[in-house]
Amino acid sequence: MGSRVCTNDLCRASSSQEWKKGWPLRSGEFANLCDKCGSAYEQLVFCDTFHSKDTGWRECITCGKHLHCGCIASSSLLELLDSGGVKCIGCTKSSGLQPTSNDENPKGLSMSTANKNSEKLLTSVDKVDGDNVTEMNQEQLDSSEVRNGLKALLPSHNDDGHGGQIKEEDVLPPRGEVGNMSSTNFNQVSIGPSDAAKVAIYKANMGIKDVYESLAQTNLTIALASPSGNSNPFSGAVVEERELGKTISSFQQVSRSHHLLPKPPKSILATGLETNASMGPQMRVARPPAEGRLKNQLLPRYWPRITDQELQLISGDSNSTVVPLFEKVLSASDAGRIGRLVLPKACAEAYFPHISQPEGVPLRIQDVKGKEWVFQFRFWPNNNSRMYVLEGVTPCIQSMQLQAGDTVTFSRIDPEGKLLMGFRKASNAIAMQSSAHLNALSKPLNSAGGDFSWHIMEKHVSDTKDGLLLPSMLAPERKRSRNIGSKSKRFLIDSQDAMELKLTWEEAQDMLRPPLSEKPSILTIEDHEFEEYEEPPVFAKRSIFTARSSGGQEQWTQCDGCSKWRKLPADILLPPKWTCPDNTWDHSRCSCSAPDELSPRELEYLLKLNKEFKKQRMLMSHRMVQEHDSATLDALPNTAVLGDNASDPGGASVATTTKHPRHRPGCSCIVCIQPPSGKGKHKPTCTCNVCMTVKRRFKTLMMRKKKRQTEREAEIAQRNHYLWGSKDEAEVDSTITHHDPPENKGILANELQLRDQINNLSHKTPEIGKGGLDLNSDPEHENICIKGQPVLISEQQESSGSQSLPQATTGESEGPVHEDHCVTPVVQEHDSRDGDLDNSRNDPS
DNA sequence: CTATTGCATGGATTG
DNA sequence: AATCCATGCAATAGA
Repeated sequence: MGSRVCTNDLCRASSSQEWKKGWPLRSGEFANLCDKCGSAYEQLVFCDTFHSKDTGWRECITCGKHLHCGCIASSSLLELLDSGGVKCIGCTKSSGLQPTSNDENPKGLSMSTANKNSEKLLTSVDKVDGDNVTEMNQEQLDSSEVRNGLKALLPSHNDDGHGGQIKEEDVLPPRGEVGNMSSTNFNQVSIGPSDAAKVAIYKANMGIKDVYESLAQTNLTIALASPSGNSNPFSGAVVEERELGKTISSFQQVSRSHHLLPKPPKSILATGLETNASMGPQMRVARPPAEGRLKNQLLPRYWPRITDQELQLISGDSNSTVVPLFEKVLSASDAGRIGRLVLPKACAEAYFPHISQPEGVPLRIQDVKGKEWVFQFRFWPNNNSRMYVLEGVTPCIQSMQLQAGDTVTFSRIDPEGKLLMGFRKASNAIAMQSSAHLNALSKPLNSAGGDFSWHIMEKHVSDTKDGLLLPSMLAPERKRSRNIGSKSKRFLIDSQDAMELKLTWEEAQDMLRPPLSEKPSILTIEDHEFEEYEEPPVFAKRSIFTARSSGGQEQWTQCDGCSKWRKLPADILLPPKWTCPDNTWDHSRCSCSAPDELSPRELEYLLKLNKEFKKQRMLMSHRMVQEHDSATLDALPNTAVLGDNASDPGGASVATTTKHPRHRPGCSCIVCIQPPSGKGKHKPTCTCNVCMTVKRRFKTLMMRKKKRQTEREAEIAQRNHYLWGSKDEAEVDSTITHHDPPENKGILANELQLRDQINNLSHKTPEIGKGGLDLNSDPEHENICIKGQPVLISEQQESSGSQSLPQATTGESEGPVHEDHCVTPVVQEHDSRDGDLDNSRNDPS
């Protein structure tokens, strides 16, 4: 044991005091006990700088005081980490500065796995002698488990002349990427090198399987040597030095520079923390590349975001190690027919062979299916610089069915050094946040894996199954970006965001209300009357509309102060912020102290129904979009080939290029340039390939459409209605209705009425609405059917004459809480804030 | 006429 | 300000 000083004011045990392991503080973490006073000190995060003394930060469990790091004079330079533990600010800073020396040291050790070519490791502990590893760490290293892990990770660790020393190689990534770290990385790496016990804690907390034990140990090993005292999840990132031995990870530099940042943006940090807390094993994370290039820093956007599982799948059971190198989101140019994939300069220079001639060299790259492609790796002189491209990628891109926005990943299989190309479809992207949330809810299955090369067991790449090779299929994925503009990155948005935005817009239509105290002027344009307001529409607070047997309608909304649900008249417009005192309609509940009108169960049911409704609505919306697409596509053959017999003249006028599969705006192919009217080069009788294809496709679409319609009818016919009771109204049943194409209305109405009658007789099936069916509901709004008296509730309380269909919440057995009450969630919701009610927005359905 | 190639341009990003 | 890189486009090659 090294010298330690008990900071217990009443103790002051000298450094000679023997310290012993105490009891677990948390799962798997042991306190150190002072022999003299018995004080227990929780080992927290060590600061970055290790000295010959055990100078890690500790916090006294009893008094909360912190032992200060030996490298600084005062514990005032202590930063409490949100994720727990403390960080020595001073050390962090010094650590951030120190590594420069290593940059110049080609012998700097890099983290590696089985890469024979690589010198071994580790992270950002100061350059120290063997003894310089803190005693605590040494102690940790002494454990066979840790040692084994270390050995496994660094087979030649002791043979490289470093005698087990841990050399520094700062691999701190930008903090901004914290949120992209996998839980594993974050948890096991970020906890810092200082704390072996924490690994156990996190392992326990994160539910890491035993199967990952060794990897966890590996991480531990990394952690032991990685910069400590830093919550940065990348601190354990592995940097594998290139074979040339001349390069130091550029990421070190990246990380260093960022490391010096006083503090990450809160949001980012929060993301990281959130990630830390909740991310599952397959969180798509940005891994600082395993290798770097001197002086050049690889932008985090190119960091490979590959999950451990994916890596494992890629490498199979082979003894090979898959080293994720980088990835790139395909631009339109990349995915276009030109067949040139622009490579990020830094990546190209770091990971691909050095080329001195613009012609470059052929490069063999194996795809995830095991197929080997040969691309021309070359560059163009550009602005006194170079622009690297991979030429001839079209076949490969096509075989992977990639398009702009998708991502190609490049990895290397060591020790063979073979390049591996993977891909990830943008369509599979899932928002990080969502994933994190999901993972927070689901049991985390952690895979180990840090930012280092993954050592994997026997199997060959080519053995992996295609499906499994789709990285994005495997795990919740980090958000991918895609270009929605032609060029400007300013318009880069996440596909998920795009979806969300779209949905939000759609939902916004329900949320927007005419401005209060505003009377519209009526404007007539082409015989259509429009209400024109001087003021922009306003957002209303979200509410859920219900109806009761009496025929009255009401809306339920939640107080922004106390979160209690209050019943309000249906016809009022709520401000975005609404609290109980605003409840002028019910004086008994105009205070937050008034009890909730809904029992938890009622509320739960209401929300559930509402959620269901939103889901259905989303589904309908998607179907409508699909049908619109179909109609649009239909329009082409309808007009161009089959003449003007198209049933939907309106929809037939927009055969846009974007609707054509695999073609993009601007595409000049014969199909895409064809005028929407169909009066282009092709006559209705034309039998060229294009026209035949279009005809065939049209047929298929029509068949699908018909099938869908049939299915929907069948599905709807099977739906049940839910009843929901109210406290103050007896024997009221309602059912959610929802919208469906008019052609279904009659049939379904009959079916449902019949069903309702049957259910009325039974009085035992609360999930089935007894009420009649509203045939006059606005498809854009939710309807409520009240027993025997369909009631429509829409935003404007109008009967638009449009069709509606009973909305079946699935036949779950949850009956009404009160049979004498009938409220049904309505389509309408105002306010897009998050919460349960919003969950369905992201529902894939 | 179309496809390919090589370079130039300029918006985006970074330091 | 420097650099990157997505894309446009002219020149060239090929069908």
